Amino acid sequence: MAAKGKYNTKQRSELISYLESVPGQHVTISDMCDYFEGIGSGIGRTTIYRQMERLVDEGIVNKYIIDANSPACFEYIKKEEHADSESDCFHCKCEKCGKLIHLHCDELRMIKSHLEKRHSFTLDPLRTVFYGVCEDCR
Amino acid sequence: MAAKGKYNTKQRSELISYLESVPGQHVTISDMCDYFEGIGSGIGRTTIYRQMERLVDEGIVNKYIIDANSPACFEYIKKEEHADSESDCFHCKCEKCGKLIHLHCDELRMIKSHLEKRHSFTLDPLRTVFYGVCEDCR
DNA sequence: TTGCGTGCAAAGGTTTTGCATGGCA
DNA sequence: TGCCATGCAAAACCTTTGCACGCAA
Repeated sequence: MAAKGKYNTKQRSELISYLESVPGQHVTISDMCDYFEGIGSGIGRTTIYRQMERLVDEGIVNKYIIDANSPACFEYIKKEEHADSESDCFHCKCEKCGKLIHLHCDELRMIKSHLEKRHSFTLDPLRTVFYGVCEDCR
Repeated sequence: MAAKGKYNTKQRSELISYLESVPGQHVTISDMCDYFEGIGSGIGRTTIYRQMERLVDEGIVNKYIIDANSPACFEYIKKEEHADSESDCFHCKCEKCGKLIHLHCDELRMIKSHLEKRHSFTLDPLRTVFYGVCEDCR
């Protein structure tokens, strides 16, 4: 498929397995490093960065940029969801506690098509974050 | 007003003046450093960072994060827009040309009440920016 | 065997912090 | 005068790059 990724290394397999095991969750590069270190099977940080770049290109994971100074988050995309693609995950960030909430919601998905049709604006859910105050903090 | 910002220093005034003079444009910290260095009135980088943080808190400027590895962009918010703010105005930012689009739309306003009712999340429309690609750029 | 993948070390760039000095009120 | 703001230097942070070695095909 991808021109870059020709080999299927042990590290790549382990990374994909791990991501598949935490569906719908956001993980950072450091999370992955810690995990693999924890189970004794250390994978180099550089390798994780490079594999993540490949996996994003291949559409296997999504990359989310929440804030300039927080590390990027990655999320495995289930195979069934490849169809609707793009990503139907929306993010809410609490301004008080910093908590990140990810929503999978049909009604929110309609925002995208509304912006598309009425305002000729193609929304990028990977970059868009709703800021506000979460349940616990108000 | 704000608890932090009590003093009105020369640097703060100059920063606000500069931002007012480039409405609708997005400028980085380095842009500002270069500008003030260019006109002989150097302002410390640290000061700019700290004043920008204050101005964002005060709702006088918006902060945009286009990409994790590019510097953050700031944009002055016109005073007329302060008035409606809160509930009426939504912002769309084009990732390609950087254009900022202001929308006044009932349907988008429903997002706020939806998030409130269904997800117990109080949206802050002033801080929230929809990222995507505008009409002209696709 | 070929050449991509790996991982260490180091660099790159943005942003934050410590601390002494300077300036607003 | 009392604090806050400033700014230099240095640190912290995430991410990328160089390069030699190792491994998949």
